[in-house]
Parts: sequence; C-alpha cells; structure tokens
Amino acid sequence: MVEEDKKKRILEAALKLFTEKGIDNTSTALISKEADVAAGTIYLYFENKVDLINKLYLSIKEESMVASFLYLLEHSVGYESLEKVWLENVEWGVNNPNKFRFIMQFDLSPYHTKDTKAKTPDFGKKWIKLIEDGIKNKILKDLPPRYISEFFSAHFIFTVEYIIETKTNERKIFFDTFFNGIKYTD
Amino acid sequence: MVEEDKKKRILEAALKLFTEKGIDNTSTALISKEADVAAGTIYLYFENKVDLINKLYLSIKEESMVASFLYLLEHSVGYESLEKVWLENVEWGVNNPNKFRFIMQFDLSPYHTKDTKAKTPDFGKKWIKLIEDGIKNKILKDLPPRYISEFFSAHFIFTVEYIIETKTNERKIFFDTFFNGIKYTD
Amino acid sequence: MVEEDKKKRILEAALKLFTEKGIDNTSTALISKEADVAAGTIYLYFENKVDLINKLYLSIKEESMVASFLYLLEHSVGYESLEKVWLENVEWGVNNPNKFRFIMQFDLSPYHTKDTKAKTPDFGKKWIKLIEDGIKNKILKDLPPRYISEFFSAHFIFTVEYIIETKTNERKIFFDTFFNGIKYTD
Amino acid sequence: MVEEDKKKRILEAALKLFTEKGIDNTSTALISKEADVAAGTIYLYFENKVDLINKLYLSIKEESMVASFLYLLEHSVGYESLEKVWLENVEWGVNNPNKFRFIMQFDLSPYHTKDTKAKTPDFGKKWIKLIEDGIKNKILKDLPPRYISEFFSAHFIFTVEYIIETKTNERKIFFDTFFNGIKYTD
DNA sequence: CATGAATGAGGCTTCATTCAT
DNA sequence: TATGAATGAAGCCTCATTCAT
Repeated sequence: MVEEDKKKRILEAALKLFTEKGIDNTSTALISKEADVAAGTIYLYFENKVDLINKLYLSIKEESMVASFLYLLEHSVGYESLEKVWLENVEWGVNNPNKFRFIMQFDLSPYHTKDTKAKTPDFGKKWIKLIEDGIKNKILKDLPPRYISEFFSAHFIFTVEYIIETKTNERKIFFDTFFNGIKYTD
Repeated sequence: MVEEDKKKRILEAALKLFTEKGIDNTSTALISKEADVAAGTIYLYFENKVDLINKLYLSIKEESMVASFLYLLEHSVGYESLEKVWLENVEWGVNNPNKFRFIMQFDLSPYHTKDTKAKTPDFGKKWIKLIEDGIKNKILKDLPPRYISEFFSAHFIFTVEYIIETKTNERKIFFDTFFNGIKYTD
Repeated sequence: MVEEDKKKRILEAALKLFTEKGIDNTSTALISKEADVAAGTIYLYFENKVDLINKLYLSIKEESMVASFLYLLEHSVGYESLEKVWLENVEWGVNNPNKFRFIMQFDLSPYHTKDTKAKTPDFGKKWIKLIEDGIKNKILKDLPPRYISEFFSAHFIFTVEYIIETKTNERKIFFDTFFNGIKYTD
Repeated sequence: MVEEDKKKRILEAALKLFTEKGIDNTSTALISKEADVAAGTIYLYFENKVDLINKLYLSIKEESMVASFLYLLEHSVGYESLEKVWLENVEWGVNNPNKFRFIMQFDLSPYHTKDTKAKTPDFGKKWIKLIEDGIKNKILKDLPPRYISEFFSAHFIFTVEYIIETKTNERKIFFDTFFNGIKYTD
C-alpha cells in the first residue's frame, strides 16, 4: 500500500512534469522532488529514466486503448460502432489532457522505438481487417485500409486537442467531418 | 571549404541529426562531427545551440510556407484553390521529409516559444477570413473556422507522413477525404 | 568523509589555490582535485564558481573584521585603542596569510561587486565618525577623515605583508610609523 | 610608422581594457577589436597574451620609474629630495590613472613572476643604500631600511588612489603623514 | 605585414545513476 | 525498502592561437 503508493506518485509526478516541461527538460531529481521521494527511490521501481518513461507510456497507452477498442473488435465497422469508439476515445482524451499529450509527445519522440512499439497492445491487424470488411460491405470508400486507419487516428488526435483548447461541447459534427470523408458513395 | 559552405554544412548536419535522434539527443559535438567542422566553428555562425535550432527552423518554415500560401491569399477558398495549395504543400513535404519532420518536431517542442512564433510569417487571420467567406458562400459547411483550419493542417501532416512511408503515388483521393468532410451540403 | 567535511575541504582547497595561482587561473576541476572530491560535488555546496568565491570571501571577511572592530566601535579613537585594533588585525593577518591575501585579491577584483559589498558588515560610517571625533579632540591631525581611514588600511595591509615575508617580531614600532603621521601636533 | 602604430594601438587597447575589466576578463579578440586590428595581428607583435601583458607592464613600469628615481639616486635622502621624488611620482600616477592601476593590478597578479621581476629596472639596492645612509645621518628613524622602502611605496600607491578618487589638490600634507612616521627624532 | 575564419583544448555546469547508511 | 550525498561522464561554450590567403 505504502510502497505502491510511491511508485504511483513517481509516475504521476513524471506525467505532470513531462507534459509541462517536456521529457528531456525534466530531470529525475525534479521528478523525485515533485513525488516527494528520495532521488534513489526512483531506481527501486524503475531500471533507469528510459524505463520509467516507457512504463509510463505503456500504462497510459493501455488505459486509453483497451476499453473502447475491445468493443469495436467484437462488432463490425459501421457509422454507429465507429462513432461510439471515436466518442469514447475523445472523451477520454479530453478528460485526461496530460495523459493524452504525453502519449502524443512520446509517439513523436526518439523514445518511441521498435522495442516500445512491440510492447504496445496491437489491434492493428484486426483493425485493418475490420476496415477491409467495411470496404467490401460498401460502408467505407475504397481507400487503402491503412490510410483510413491512420486518418482515424490523426483526426481523433487533432479533435481532442481542439476540444481541450476551445472547451467546446460539440462532438458529433466533428466525427462527421471524418466519416463523410471515408464513407462509401456511389 | 568556401565560406558559407561551412554554415550550410552545419545546418544540414543539424537537420539530419535532429530528425534522426531528436533535438535534445543531438549534441553540438555530434553536429560538428557530422558537418566535419571543429566544435567551436558552430559558434562562428550561431550564438548558441538554441539560436542554431531557431535559425534552422525559420529558414525551413519560410521555404515551406511562403510560395503556396501566397497564392491562396490572393484567391478565394474553393475546391480548386484549396486542392492546389494542399497538393503543393504535400509535394514539398514528401520531397523534403527531413525538413518536414523537423518542422513538426519543433512545433511541438519547448523551443517553439512566443519569440519564434513572432518571427514566423503569420497567415492565420487571413486564412480564417477566407474560410469564413467560404462558409458564407456555401462552399464550406458551417463549422467553426478554426476547426476547419486545424483539420486542414492535421490532415495534411498525416497525409505527408503516410505518403512518405508508403511511397504511394496517390494524391487527389486523399485530398478528397478531407474536402468531403467539410464541403457544403444541403 | 563526514558531511560538512567536504564543504570545508572545498573551501580550503579553493583558498589555497586562489592565493597560489589567482582566482581566474584556478579551475573548478583543480579545486575538486585538491579537495579530493568529484567535480560535481562542488555544486552540491555552491551554486556556481562565483558563489563559491563569494561565500569564501564572506566567511573570511567576517572572521577577520568583527571581533576587533567591535571593540573599537565601543571606544573612542586614541593611541591605545587604535593600537589595540591594529595589533589584533595584524596578528590575524600574519597568522592567516592565505586568508589575508585572498581578501586582498578579492577586494581588488571584479568579483567585488555591490552585491558582495552589501553583504559585508560595514563599519565605514561609524569609523569615519570616530576619526572626526579624534580630530575634534585634538588626538588626530586635521586631515580628511577618509584619508586617515584609508591610510590606516593601506599601512596595515603593507605591514602584514612585510611581517609575513620578513618574519620579524617587531610590531609596535610599525604602528608608530603610522600614528606619528596622523597624530595631533601643535 | 604605420606598423609601429598598430603595436601602439594594441598596447593602448590592452591597457584600457585591462583596467576596465581586469586582465583575465579581457580576451585577445576584444583587444584586437578595440585596437581596430585583426585577431592575428596581435601575434605579429607579441608571442602570446602573456608576452603582451608583460611587455605592457615593463614599458609602463619603466616610464613610471626612471625619470624621478634617477634624480634620487644622484642625491642623498632628505626631506626635500624625498618629497620631490614622491611628488613627481604622485603626479605621474594621478595623470595616468590607467597605467597606474594596471601596474597595481599586475603587481598583485600571478603574472608577476620572478621572470618579470628580473626584467624590471632594479633600483632596489641603491635605494636601500640611500635609506641606510639617511639613518646613519640621523635623517631617518632607525627602522629596517626595507620597511621604509616598502612603506614609501605603499603610502605612495594609496595616496595616488585617494587623490584620483577625491580629486583633491592637496599633496604636501599627505607626504608629511608619511615622512613624520619615519623621520629621525631624539 | 595583415587578415580573420577556423581550430580544439579546456572551463563551467548538469544530471542520471550508485551506494553506504 | 528508502535515503540523498556523491560521483563523473558528457554537454555547452569560450578563447588563445594558427595559417591559408
């Protein structure tokens, strides 16, 4: 209880500082201060700074993906199912701006190596398969499935950032700007 | 071995390393080695590392923006004009992947300060105005202009990255996935 | 190897090297070697090199001034009181040649800023007042008080240096060469 | 003519900057700028920075000493002759504050090595001899001749500094504070 | 003689990591 | 487990000096 508490505090401190100042501008000393823990304590729970960064990333990544995607994987791609997943993810991002932004920062950083990617739950292939089915079933336009998949991510990310900054309550109209671009038309 | 040659080599070395390893993981010593120049030579052309980063950014930013945007500012928003600008920018990004990626990295980094922003040509307000006109003229859907502006950027960035990685020759169909999402419909 | 031990060793090493080689010709690396401490350890106890220099100065300055001057400030200027203060200060200087010489070096250096001066106990005005009284009371010759004050310092400093180098045991006759120059005469 | 001009300008620039900023805070680059000369030009006239410092010192030292002391060496020590030498030296110092202060700075610095001392015109022994004669002839008090010699210097230096700062026109009364301290008395 | 771009050793400082307590 | 003083490699930068022109 006490022990796990410290690990948690370290991760929270790191998350806060990483989003505020950037990963490379955050020293382990600062993290330990923010977590109210001794400098050496970090190394009881993490092998080194990179390990801390990675573990933080993986834990957040998992939290952000699992719930909503599991749903999708059990259904087929359609307006309703896609929208549901998109909405849930957006809601999570808007409610967890630090986590969301850290993920973004990490994904674009040199810390995002093959090693990290390998450890991330990979719904990729299943996801691509669903999109392919959507195309066959004339739900989605005949575009490269990978393009649709990445467009989904890009649009989702930018929308979350937009909502965080503008504090707007709109949601569905934003989803439509995405879906109208990829939906099947004669 | 001619004068400006060294400055150019330093900028090129920095660009290469920044995109490969990240700005903060690239030491000035490494840059000087890659540029085949002495450590101190960097400081003949730049005040310090941050100045080098900024000058690199500003030179690339200018190169990337001016040409195509100037065109847009002299026209109104429509399928053709938007597509033209989008295509030109995408082409530039695809042909200059390191420059493109460095700009992305920089824009999200702590190096992107008010100071740097002030020095970048800012078409923001004009751009928003054009979008507003597009909405009034029933070219574009009635969405927040800022949303459309940022969607344009996000879609553009992701598409460039997608094309670089997949080496596809497709272009217009990707633009359409964006335009279909924001075009006016009854 | 005990805590404050290292700080003390750093200060002692710095004092030794500063007087031997000059402040600017003494690198922090050399100080750490002389103190048998790692390079980074200096920064555990001091913010930077200037802070180390200042703290060294202030600690020595305090040690050198307070005791004897406090006595003077509680008495009036006369042969006996002046001599007592002069003798005590000379004795301190002769017994602490490195400290003495460091103070001299510092006082003439660019490190002696308003900031440092502000932190030094300043008996200046009181001291001038005492001299003015001495003149009124026909103890001292009618010379500018500031001249007397600075003559006192200059003579004192040179005498200490002289005694250190010649190892003479004389004291009072040296004080007299000063006092005879400024004492009241009809 | 042109060439010697540059050497002179370098020495003048160095003198100015050394007194303003201290020897160690003055880079050769700055000297060359102040002298309006290329960086490399300094090395046509001086072997290195230390050589420049030494040559500057020796030239000023000579200028300051020779004239007046030659007079003294041809006379015997007495109130008039001492006063004359003292006054002339003081006048030189007051009129050449930069030169005067540079000499002071140098004398206390690590640049003042045995080597430099050896190259300075040395009137020391003659000077001591004169003082010894003065003592024998009951002009001066029976103090160590070296003490008198150094007291003369110390008092002279401090007086020049005092006059420069206070801009006073007084002179003789200051000399008397020195002479009264060392003159013969029953 | 004169130039000034170029060099690279060396100075100050930070910070991830270790280890005795 | 937990601490935090200590370490020292490595980063950024300055500057005395050189050398091709």
